[in-house]
Amino acid sequence: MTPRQNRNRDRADRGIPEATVARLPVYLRALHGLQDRGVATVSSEELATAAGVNSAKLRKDLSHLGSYGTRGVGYEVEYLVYQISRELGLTQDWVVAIIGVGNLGRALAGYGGFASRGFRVAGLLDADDAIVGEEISGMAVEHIDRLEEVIAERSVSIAVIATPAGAAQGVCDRVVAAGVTSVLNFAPVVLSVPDGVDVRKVDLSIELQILAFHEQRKAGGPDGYGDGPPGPAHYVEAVDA
Amino acid sequence: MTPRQNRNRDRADRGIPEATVARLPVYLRALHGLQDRGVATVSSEELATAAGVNSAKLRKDLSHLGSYGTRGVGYEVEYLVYQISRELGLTQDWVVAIIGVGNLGRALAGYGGFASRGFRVAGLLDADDAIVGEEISGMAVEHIDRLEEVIAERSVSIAVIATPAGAAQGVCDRVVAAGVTSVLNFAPVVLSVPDGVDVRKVDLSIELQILAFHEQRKAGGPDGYGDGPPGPAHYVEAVDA
DNA sequence: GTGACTTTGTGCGCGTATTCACAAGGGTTA
DNA sequence: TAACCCTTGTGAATACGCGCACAAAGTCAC
Repeated sequence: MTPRQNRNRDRADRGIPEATVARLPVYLRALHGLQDRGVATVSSEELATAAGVNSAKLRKDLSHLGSYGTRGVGYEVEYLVYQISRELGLTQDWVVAIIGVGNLGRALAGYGGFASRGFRVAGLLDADDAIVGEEISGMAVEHIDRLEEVIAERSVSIAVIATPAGAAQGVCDRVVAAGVTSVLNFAPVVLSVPDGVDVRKVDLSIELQILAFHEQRKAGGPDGYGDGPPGPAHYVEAVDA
Repeated sequence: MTPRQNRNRDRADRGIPEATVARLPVYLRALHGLQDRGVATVSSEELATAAGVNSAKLRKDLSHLGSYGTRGVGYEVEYLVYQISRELGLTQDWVVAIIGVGNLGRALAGYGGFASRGFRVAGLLDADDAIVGEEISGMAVEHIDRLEEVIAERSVSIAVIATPAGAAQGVCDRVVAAGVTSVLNFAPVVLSVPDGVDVRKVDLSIELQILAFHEQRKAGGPDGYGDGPPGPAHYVEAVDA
């Protein structure tokens, strides 16, 4: 009898670095790809390449979960998939509600990546009467007035906010009051929430702006030439407008 | 004559930390909000609160751009907006093409946050003949066969990939070959590109998985009880088969 | 003009993340 | 069984990001 279970517990115990957690889903996806191709075993080098990271980083990340590799061989794909899934909590089902059924909300509702990873969309809600009742991806849109009922009745544990910016904080307050402690926010605002509630933000325009910054750098520095029109002049002049 | 221009150059020069760059768009948004409310001057404390960060961090971030504040007073909103915009490269127009006009592509095409920040969507492309020709947000969808022409003729500098996973790498190779060096990828795959090309990834399901991890932790550790079905059993037993 | 007050800009220490490089461990072959 | 090869897991060094706390620098009241 090897004391493997104890070994696992030792490490898996509290305290996986946040940076590692953020990469686990990437590894998981790469592993699923290997699984589909019938690969049974993979080395850290191969997996790292597939996931787009350094192999030492991959090994250190995995070491936080436990000692799941075999020296001289690598990692068994299926087993690793199971362990990462378990660590991320994907072995259980998560019930998701999407609030705001505009273009983005529809895209999210139809996104296949959810269902296949243990996320079940159990509610689509919107404030617009023209949309309420419409059927999207086999699910009827409900009125936002029913938000609290939907969350309670269907045990929603994750709220996805895809409303316009102006409505986001209000919706957020309501879902938090209804007991939700995990929020994925697509609205371009900084949500404020009480301690104990996790908010993650996905912001399309921010990503573009970061790209623009680097693109500009490639082209040769901010604004290319000179440093600037408006200048600090209006500190002196425009102030008395 | 204050030597302000030199001072600015000293700092703005190469080397703004990546973490800072990622926050500049957030500050910029907060500043625009203040501008809309007619606020002329803001302290680092106020702005930091609006942006959801620590005020010392905000000041340090801004100090990388130059010395744009006034001690005892704060920052002039309009001037700061201009400086951050310039640093991010938003004072010039960026031409964007969206490839893949499914639900997500449509959402992106209609996203107001682009136009208002200097990003102009100049092309919508898709491989599906049923979609080609359709008009979305005032723009006709073109066939992916015309990808290279569109990029060249309209000087596209940023490509947004919103295709299914399987098509993403192929599309990426083509846009890179056509001279694009900035890619925003929504497809759930790791794109490989040559040096000099920037890729940023937005992945909806990864964000959800990170939330699930934390949610699980709140509920009391991985899997709650025991540690697991499939287990490493076959490492011990199946080994001598 | 002077002193009190406010807010910026930053030096410094701390913790986290990344990477290198290698010893330890397991498989494999003769 | 023993020697060799391969890959993991990790110690140690380095780099990076964060936030405190304070001196410097400006404003404002009188």
